[in-house]
Amino acid sequence: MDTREKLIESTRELLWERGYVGTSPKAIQERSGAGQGSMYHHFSGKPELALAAITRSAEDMRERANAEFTARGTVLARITAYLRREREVLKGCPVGRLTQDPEVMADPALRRPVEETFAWVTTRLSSLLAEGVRTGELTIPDPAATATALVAVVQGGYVLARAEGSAQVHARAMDGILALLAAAKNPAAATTDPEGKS
Amino acid sequence: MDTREKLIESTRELLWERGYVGTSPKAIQERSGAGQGSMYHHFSGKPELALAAITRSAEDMRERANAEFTARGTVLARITAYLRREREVLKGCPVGRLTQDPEVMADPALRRPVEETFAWVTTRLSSLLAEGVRTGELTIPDPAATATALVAVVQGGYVLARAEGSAQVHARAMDGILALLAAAKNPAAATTDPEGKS
DNA sequence: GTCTATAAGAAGATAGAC
DNA sequence: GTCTATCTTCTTATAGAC
Repeated sequence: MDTREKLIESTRELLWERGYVGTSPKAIQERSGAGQGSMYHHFSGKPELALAAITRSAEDMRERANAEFTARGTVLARITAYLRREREVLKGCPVGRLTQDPEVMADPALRRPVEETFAWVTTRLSSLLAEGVRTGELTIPDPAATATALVAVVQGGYVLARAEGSAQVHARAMDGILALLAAAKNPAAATTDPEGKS
Repeated sequence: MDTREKLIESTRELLWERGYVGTSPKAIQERSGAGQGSMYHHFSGKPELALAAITRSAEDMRERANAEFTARGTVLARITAYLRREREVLKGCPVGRLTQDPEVMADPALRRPVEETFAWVTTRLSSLLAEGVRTGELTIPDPAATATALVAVVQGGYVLARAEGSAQVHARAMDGILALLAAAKNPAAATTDPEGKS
C-alpha cells in the first residue's frame, strides 16, 4: 500500500472512530506513518483527504448492500440478509455517523456521498419491496415508507447499541422489525420459501 | 436566568449542534455571555459542564416520552403519539447524537445518562406493548424486540432526515413502522378505539 | 515525494487582581 | 463572582531544503 493509499485508509478509520471534527491532520499522519510534508503533497488539506475517505466508505456501503439485494432468494430472504448482516455494530455506521458531524453536513462536497448513499439504499429497498408486492410475496401498503423504516432501524440500531455498549441491542432491533415484516408475508407465497422455515 | 443557568443551556445547545468534541469552552462563553473566569468559577471545566447539560437533556427526553406513554387512549394511540411527536428532526436527537461522540462514550460519567435514557424508553415501550398484548389489543411475538425496533426507527429517522436534509424523511420512517404495527392490531379490539378511526 | 522549520490562532485551562 | 493575563499544547497549515 503506497503512501497516498495509507493516508486515505487511515482517514477512513479516524472518521469512523472520531468523526471529521474530532480528526486532526496530525492524527492522520501518525496513524498512516506519513509525515507532514508527505500528507500535504498528496492532498491539499483535511477536506480533500476527507472527501476521498468518505467517497470510498460510501461506495463500500453501497457495494455490500447491493450484493445482498441482488442475491438469490425471496424478497424477504434478501431483506433479512441485509438486516442481519454482520456489522461492527459498536463502532457505528461509517457513513451514518457522518450525518452527526456539523462540518461534514455544512460542506456540500463532503455531504453529497452521504446523501446519495442513503437515497440509493432506500430506493433499492423500496424497489425490492415493490417487487415482493407485485409477485404476491408481500402485502404492504407503501413500499417507500417501509423501505425508509427499514434503513432507519438499521441506523437507529447502531445508536441504541452504542448507548448500551452491546451489539446484541442491534440484533434485537432487527428481530423486532423482521417479526413485524413477517406479518406482511402472504401465506400463499410460503410454499416457495427457499429457507424452508414456514 | 442566572449565569450558571445560561452556561448550562448554552452548553446544551452546542452539544446538540456540534457534539462534545466540537464544542469549545470559548464557544460556550460566547454563547452564554459569561466570561472565562465566570465559567471556571461555576464549573471545574468542560466535562463537568457537559455532565450538567447532558443530564438535563436526558431528563427532558424521558419526561416528554413519559407524557405520551401515560396519556389516555389505546396502546397503539399512545405509541403513535410518541412516534409522530413534533421533533426538531434536522437538528437530530440531543441525546442520541451523543452516542456518536468518542469522548462522551469514553467517559463513564457522561455516558451514563445517555445509556439510562435509552434503556428507560425501551423498557417503558416494551411494557406498553406487553400491556397491549395482555388486553388483546395487539398480537406481537416479542414486545422487547418490537420496542427496541421502535426506538431505533425514531433514532435512525433522524440520521436519514439529516442525510437528506428533509424532515419529511423522518415522518416517512414513522409511516412505515406504523403501517407494519397496524397489521399487528387485533380486529376485535377495534371497537374500543378511542380515536374512532377504525 | 518526503523532511524539517516556522507560525498564527484555537483549545483548555490556571493565577491572581478586583 | 467576574475579569484580565498567562501558559502549554494542539490545529492546520506554509516554506523551503533535500
